Amino acid sequence: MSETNSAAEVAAPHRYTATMAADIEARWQDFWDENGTYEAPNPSGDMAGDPSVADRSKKFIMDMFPYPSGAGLHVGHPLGYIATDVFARFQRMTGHNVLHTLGFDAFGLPAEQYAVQTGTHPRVSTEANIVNMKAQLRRLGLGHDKRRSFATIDPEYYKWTQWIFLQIFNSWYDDDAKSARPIAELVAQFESGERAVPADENGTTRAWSELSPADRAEVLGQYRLAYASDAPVNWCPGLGTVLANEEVTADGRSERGNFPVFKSKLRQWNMRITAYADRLIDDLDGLDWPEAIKLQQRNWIGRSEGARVDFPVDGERITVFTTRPDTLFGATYMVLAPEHPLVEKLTPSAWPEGTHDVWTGGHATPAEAVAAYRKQAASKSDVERQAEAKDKTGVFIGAYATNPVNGQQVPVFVADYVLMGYGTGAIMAVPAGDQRDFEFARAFELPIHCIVEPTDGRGTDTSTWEDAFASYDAKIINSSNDEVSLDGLSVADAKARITEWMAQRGVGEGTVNFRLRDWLFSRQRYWGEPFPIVYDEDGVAHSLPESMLPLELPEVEDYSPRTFDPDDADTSPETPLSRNEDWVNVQLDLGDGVKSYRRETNTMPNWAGSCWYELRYLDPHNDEKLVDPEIEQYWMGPREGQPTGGVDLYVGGAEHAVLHLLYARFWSKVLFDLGHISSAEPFHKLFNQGMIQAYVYRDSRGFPVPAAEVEERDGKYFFEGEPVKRELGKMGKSLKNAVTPDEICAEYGADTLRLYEMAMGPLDVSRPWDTRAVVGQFRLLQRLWRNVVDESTGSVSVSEDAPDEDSLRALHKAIDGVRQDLEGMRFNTAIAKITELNNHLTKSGGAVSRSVAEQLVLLIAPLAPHVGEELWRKLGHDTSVVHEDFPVADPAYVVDEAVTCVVQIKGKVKARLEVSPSISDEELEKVALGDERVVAALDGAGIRKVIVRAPKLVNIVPA
RNA sequence: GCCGGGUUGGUGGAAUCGGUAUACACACGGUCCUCAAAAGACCGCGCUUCACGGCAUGCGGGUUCGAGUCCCGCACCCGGCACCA
Repeated sequence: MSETNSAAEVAAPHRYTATMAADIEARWQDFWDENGTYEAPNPSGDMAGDPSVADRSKKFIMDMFPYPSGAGLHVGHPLGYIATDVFARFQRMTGHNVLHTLGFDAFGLPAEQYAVQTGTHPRVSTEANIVNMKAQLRRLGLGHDKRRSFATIDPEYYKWTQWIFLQIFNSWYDDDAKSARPIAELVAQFESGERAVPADENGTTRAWSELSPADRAEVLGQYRLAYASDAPVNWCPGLGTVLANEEVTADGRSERGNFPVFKSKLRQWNMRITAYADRLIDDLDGLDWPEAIKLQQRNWIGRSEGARVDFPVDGERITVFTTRPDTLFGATYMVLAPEHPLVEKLTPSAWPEGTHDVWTGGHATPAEAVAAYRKQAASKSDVERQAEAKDKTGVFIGAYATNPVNGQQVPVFVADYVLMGYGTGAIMAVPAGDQRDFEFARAFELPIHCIVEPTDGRGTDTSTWEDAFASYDAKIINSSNDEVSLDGLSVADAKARITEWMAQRGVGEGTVNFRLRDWLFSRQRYWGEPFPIVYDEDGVAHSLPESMLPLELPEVEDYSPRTFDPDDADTSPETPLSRNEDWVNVQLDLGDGVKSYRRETNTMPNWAGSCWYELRYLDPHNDEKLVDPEIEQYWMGPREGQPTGGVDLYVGGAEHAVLHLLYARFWSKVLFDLGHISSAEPFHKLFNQGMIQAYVYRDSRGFPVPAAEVEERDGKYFFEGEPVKRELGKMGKSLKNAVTPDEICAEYGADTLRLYEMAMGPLDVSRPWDTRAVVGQFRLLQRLWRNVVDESTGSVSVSEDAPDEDSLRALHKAIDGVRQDLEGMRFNTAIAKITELNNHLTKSGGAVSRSVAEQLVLLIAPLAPHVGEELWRKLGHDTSVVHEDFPVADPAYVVDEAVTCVVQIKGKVKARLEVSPSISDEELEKVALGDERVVAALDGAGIRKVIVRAPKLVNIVPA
């Protein structure tokens, strides 16, 4: 304990000090735990409670749950937790049954890498970290229902993660019903012939009954919502695992670790999230989310409307996707992605007569040219491909396709500016209307046909153009054949007409294309949920029955991942679980006798556990069901104002915009379709809190120096006498600027920390931490304490007399404002209003009236719960303040007795008048025009106009 | 390049509907208490001017009786996407 406090204690033994705060806080935290103060009753089951509370309207208030990292918390981490806690407390005091708790997302790369670094088993280190983090969080006085907390690594929890995986594995998406359905219903359709069995690789079709079990599994794999497939995936040798697209940065590196990522063809598990692309976009409309996040999801899913068009070539056909079918008449060549499967089939043995030299790349035959180009393209990493994006490269494959709208022969190229992963991996090139096609056409001396009339005066002679004319706001020209003409039409009308024509002729159709890819769901890690999948001797995947769940992670000698030289693409992943032959090879009876099986040795990605955890908070001990339907309906069900249902408030960082938030929405929709839950959306309202930033001080070499030891002199900064540079950055150990909640709690107490974090500014904006400024909120609590408690005796000092008129007005204005601010999550201004009221009471001198003091304590209780409880108790109440009613303002006292009216001349304030709030416009105008300062300022000038907004404003416009 | 968000005192920020710009807090300066210091209490605090006043919400225009707020243009900062057909 610091000297300052001990000295102060002598002067005023009952002053609110850090020592006293520590004592009060520890006492109330124990009280809350012992009395289950924050336990929210369910309507039924093992957590059923007081029915009068369970009948209240519910509020489910949630944080994005943390990774229990070994580094512990700094003051930035609990910002959101404090905000949801304040909001939850306010909702509890306004008549709601509030579910508020916190679990731990403990599987995944960070936990495992920490475990690898420290040499201990991930479970041991993770559980120790959870214990540590729980202690740090408990110190903050968060009102969590602790019965509902869990970690994703608990076998009782991941049993249900595995169960959901099997639900997804054992279902398919029915495009007609726009819903997931059990896979057995698809099998029934194949058996009855209601649905045709798709043709195999060789194009032959057989009846379901003629297929072998392996063939059937292959067919079903094309439909299952979770499926294994051989496809190019993101392979990261540096991490030793494959990654989802969402985990790879724009420059082709891993989001974690920043290692290069390569495309490699591997058999991996995927989730068919693309089946839900439409619903994932459409349902955003009903959500109360920041528009920026909705936009990011829409962009990530990337819905584009356009058309598929077939270009015949040598008995085959190239199908392209285009968003601009209106420009088909301007298609002068085609491009296939280097990996496109038709490239080999279409490449002839020799160059056609008269092939342009620049098209051949100097090769003797098309096959040679194509092979060389493909090899060169494949060796490029994504990073190189990005860097060279400006230079258009490619090679002619020696074949011509027919443009279906005008019969023209157009050359077919391969070029890496067309990506196999988007659309059909093939494009029609319209150089007049697309900048990329324009650059390629110029490089390869291809014709450029003007099919949109330029509106910028450049004219229709494309040989003079410097770039493509890509406007949507122009008329189509030079676009007609014997049956259809687009000339003179707008882009939109031309699209509609040509799409209709193509559909009639059977050469193309309108379609919607998505940027979203299926979600790569397997990782080569130890520290994740094992897949509840085994393979029989034919390699057919079987799901384990529910009775065999959870499939627990085996204890292994070596759980560390096999990593490789980060730049070595010629490596392939090795799963830690595959090293354990005893576990991998099993004898099981899956319904047709005991047989030998091999277990799947991949594990699920760290996102799996966070895809459904909101549901487990509802019914955390249910061993029979994912969640009891009645309980789920109560907390998550759709209702007025929230037709899709979901969590009432979800607070977390914006970095999860397209990862966790997209995956969790997808799982919710599958579980909803299959009838397990009543809400198709997990999170109705989302709020992104800003970051707490911190100053980083760097020495002359650029290394961070300990921020706490930097001295400021005349706006310059020095460390050990040497000048250092200050910049604003993140808070963290490596930047030597971390401030822990523990040290702030020790110095001032948790209530001060809570108030400071909430008072710093609006919750959604980032702002710098300033330890020096924390004392301001400590002083607020000290003054509040002094307004209620005698510092020398410790007894309550409030007066039993009725409050004076002034204090009543100050109180009710504060109540009115604080209520609205807390409802709107404007915690900073709520604190300002409480401070104002408290300052008013301090300044008016004499004892504060009991009724005012009590309401003030109730106002601050959600923000500073320990002081709230302690003062409430001192004021003679024997109940917890947590469930008291939040004060309600009396409108009679919210209005001032007299208000200040400003008198402006041409918008400039010239005089202020004290007037009655009920003054009429006419009366006010008269008073204003008679005021001597106004008369003086007008200086005899006539009056042209007077605007009166009683009672606040008069504006005079002189002639 | 495209999309989204931002720029208010020395500092964090307030002004929710176009109507008193700078609430609340930090820092700073002063006074009281004290042998002294700390803590605490009280006062001051956008810039400029002796003062009357004038000027200030990134910059330049506009609409309006009146603009931090609405419109047009520009600069800078932060975030997202990016050869997506």
